[in-house]
Amino acid sequence: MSDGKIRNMEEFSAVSGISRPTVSKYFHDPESVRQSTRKKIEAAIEEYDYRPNIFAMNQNRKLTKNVGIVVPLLTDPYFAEIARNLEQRCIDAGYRPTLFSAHGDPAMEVEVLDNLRSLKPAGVLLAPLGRASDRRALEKFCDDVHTLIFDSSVEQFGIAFVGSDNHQFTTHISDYLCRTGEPPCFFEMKTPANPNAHRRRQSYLRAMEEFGFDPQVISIEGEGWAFEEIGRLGGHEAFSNKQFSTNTILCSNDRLAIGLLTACYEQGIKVGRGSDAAIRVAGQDGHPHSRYTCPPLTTISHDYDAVSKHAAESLFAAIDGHVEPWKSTRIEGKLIMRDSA
Amino acid sequence: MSDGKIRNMEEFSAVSGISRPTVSKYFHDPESVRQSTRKKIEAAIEEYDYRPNIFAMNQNRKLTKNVGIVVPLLTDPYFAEIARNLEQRCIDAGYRPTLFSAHGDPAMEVEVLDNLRSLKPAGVLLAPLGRASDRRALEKFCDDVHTLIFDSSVEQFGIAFVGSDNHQFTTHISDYLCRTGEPPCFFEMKTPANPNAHRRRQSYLRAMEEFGFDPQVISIEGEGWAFEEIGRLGGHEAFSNKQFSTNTILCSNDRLAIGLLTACYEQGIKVGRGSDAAIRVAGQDGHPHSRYTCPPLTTISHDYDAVSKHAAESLFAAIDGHVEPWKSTRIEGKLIMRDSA
DNA sequence: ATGTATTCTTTACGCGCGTAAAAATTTTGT
DNA sequence: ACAAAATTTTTACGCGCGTAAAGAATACAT
Repeated sequence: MSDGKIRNMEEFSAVSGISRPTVSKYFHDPESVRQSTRKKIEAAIEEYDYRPNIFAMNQNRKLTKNVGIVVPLLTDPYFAEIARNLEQRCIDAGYRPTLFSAHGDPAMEVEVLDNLRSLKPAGVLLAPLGRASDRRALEKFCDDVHTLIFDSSVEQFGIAFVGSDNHQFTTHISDYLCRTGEPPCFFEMKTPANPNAHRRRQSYLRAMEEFGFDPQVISIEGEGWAFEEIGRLGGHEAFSNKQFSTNTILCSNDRLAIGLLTACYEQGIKVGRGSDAAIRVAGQDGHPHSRYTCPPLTTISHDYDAVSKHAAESLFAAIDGHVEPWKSTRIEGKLIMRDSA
Repeated sequence: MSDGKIRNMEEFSAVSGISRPTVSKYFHDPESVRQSTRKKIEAAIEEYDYRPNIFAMNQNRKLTKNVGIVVPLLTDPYFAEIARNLEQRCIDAGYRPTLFSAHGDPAMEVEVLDNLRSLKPAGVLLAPLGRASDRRALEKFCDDVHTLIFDSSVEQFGIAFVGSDNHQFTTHISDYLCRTGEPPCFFEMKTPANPNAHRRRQSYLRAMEEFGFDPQVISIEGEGWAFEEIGRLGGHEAFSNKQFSTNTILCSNDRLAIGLLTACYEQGIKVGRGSDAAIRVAGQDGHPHSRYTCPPLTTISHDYDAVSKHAAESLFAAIDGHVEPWKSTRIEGKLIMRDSA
């Protein structure tokens, strides 16, 4: 200790006047030591700016404070935003979150899970790719690590599922559209990357039956996660083939809707709620950019706050040992009425 | 070793028939052992699926394989995309990248740097917040850790700076706009979050002087990183005040342009290159969503590939001990001509 | 076959923590 | 003041690695 630099907990223990095991106990949980002890330690932290070696800590703890957050695609602002919410909740709860993206690639998802496993996480908040996910790897991971699945459900993996209520989403916005104009056609991808799409289609069919209208589904070609481009190309084709039987189009998700709006623009089709508009377009998701389309997109938005709150709290409860049977929680969305429909 | 599960390197060493220090050497750098030895180790890895304890490894290595990637805002797809590029390059080079976002918050940026430091990173690829960054914390960090600054430059911190050539961006697109129609006004934020904006303004002024036109800068109010909303509100105000002296508007960045396009839509102002359009709008950045605006935005795009390649390679060279004087590299962008201008 | 260079093994210690259990000290309640 | 409860200290060992240095084994060149 020749230059005042604290190199390890032993040295820190000496300058703080508190025994090393107690210092260790403090860094694990400050509330586990009495206040007078805590004050001494915190004064020494202030003076010496000591921080335990995180590798040694993580190696030797039965349970680390590490939490993984895995999303299928970070360039989708929906996932970036919900990840940001989850991250903040983890930090607030005393965890150390690490963010991973599968970049739309199943092999990458497996690799992310392997890397995560080596971090001995207390838990993981995982939005899987969905249909493309390696089921076996995912199941094994969920068996080994406290894992909360969010966004799209894959069987009954993990401790619980938290996501948006796709049925309510689609029913609610279909209802809105039927009440305000012609009943909507449903615009979707034929082979969607994300299984939420199937639920939304089913819900659309059910809703239309309930409201007494004939459903029409337009399923477009396209693979992967580039939804805007798929929506644009599919929109062009659907318009050329005159596939839409009504003037109202409900899209499976906002990004597909954004692509469709581009196709409308390119074909000179006026979109909006007014009497001068040729068609109305609606989306689902409340994508952060849907406010800035032309026209601003009517959509139904995830409750980012409620989803992230519920997901994080469920995971933390499980980490704390509160064992519950597997449960699926679906949170209703909120209609955002704008100018496109 | 009662159930075939390998618990540590010692056990793995026994089953592979290779000494523990040699196994350790292999995991550090597979090329550092001879081929026959490597084959034996890899066969045992295949059979036992062993992976060294990452905490013990990182604790004891003089230089870890950890690389941090820090961006100011992950919900901006520009940063999400360039981060994805950088991440892949790190993985390909044998590093272990960890992604961090400052979420537009200077205090968070400092916290990210502190967390990063505790990971003993081999190096860090850092896109700072810019003007809002805690200069002292940043400088100290760069002194302690091999840090490559990208996107926006902050003094001569770190080993080098790699970013886009804002001068070329703005000059090039100004030139294009002047050749194809009326000379552009420059639409910017009065107090931009990101210092690239200042360079772009200066370049615009210089370009206009060079081309022999009177420059006009419209600086709008707004703080933070919600560029679309700032652009939309500022657009409304500028149109109401008739601030644009020409029919052409060059925006400081794509997201501001997206907001301005929304204001145009809301005010019924037709945008485009055609003779029926009232104004032309152009952006800068090649934002992934700029293809899906109405009309698709003419912009100048970062060379994501070249920037990430150069940044990563510079950092890896520095990690490998190739000491060079501080250097700034600016990579030219490519004009993307679409329908907005 | 011999000598040299390269690689691996053996031996030993280090890293900075977590934590168990027994003993000691401090705090709290009567 | 005393007893009980709570907290801290002391003592000791463990975790799974990295790596240095000396000696042994292997590969390559002549």
